[in-house]
Amino acid sequence: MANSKLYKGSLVTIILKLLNESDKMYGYEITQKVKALTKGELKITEGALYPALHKLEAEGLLEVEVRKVDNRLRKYYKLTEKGNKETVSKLQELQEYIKTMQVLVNPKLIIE
Amino acid sequence: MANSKLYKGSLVTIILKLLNESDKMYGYEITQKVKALTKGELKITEGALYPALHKLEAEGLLEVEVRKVDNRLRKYYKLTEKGNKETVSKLQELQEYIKTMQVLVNPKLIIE
DNA sequence: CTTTTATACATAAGAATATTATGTATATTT
DNA sequence: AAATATACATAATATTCTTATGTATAAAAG
Repeated sequence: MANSKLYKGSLVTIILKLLNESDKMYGYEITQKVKALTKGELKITEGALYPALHKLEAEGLLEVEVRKVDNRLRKYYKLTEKGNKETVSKLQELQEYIKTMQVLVNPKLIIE
Repeated sequence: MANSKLYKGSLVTIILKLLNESDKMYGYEITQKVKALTKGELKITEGALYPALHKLEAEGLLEVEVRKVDNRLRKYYKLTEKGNKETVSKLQELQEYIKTMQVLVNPKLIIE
């Protein structure tokens, strides 16, 4: 994913947020979007992405629609209602995480 | 560690930064310090902490000094020179991570 | 025109990190 | 006397990700 281990645990948050913006996306598109937005810093590997998408689908956060484009298969994912709620929750968790880490690594200034 | 999975991968950063401030600390002290600083939000479990400390020691980032205080064993850890360098590096990685995640979840504003 | 790269999915083996449970031992509080 | 706090430790399990591998089509490069 990146040179830093900190990204571990962030993949679901990233997937949900991107789908939240783009209505629907397919797996490969997500990898390219992340690479572009982070200017190559963050690369989502397929071995991490596809199992994550399958899990989110199984949990009812995503629904899938298979299409054939240019004679190639695409699986479009979009958020369910439950997925939308989970997105909000995950983004709040991210903000909490950042706040908490800043307190820990910079205890002299308290960010409010 | 916390309800959020985002903390996975952050433990080493937390340990190094706390040692960087406090000169030397023992394991139990670290758990209490983290609990206090985060007002109970983040609790370092022993099953995560002790193996992490042993690994950092094995890598030459920490050195240990065993003391008996009130008839109870304490293992004081402090950063080596290598540990100091690694601390700087880990803190930079954390700032990079936060920046990258903010780009991903908030792509409309670019933070510089 | 053949090989490489890009597009697009998928899974399996293994590594890394953390949780949960358990164990030992002493000191303090209830 | 029992429960909680202090202080260490490890083993089994869960989770998440990396690396490797596999299938298949389309486009670009040599």
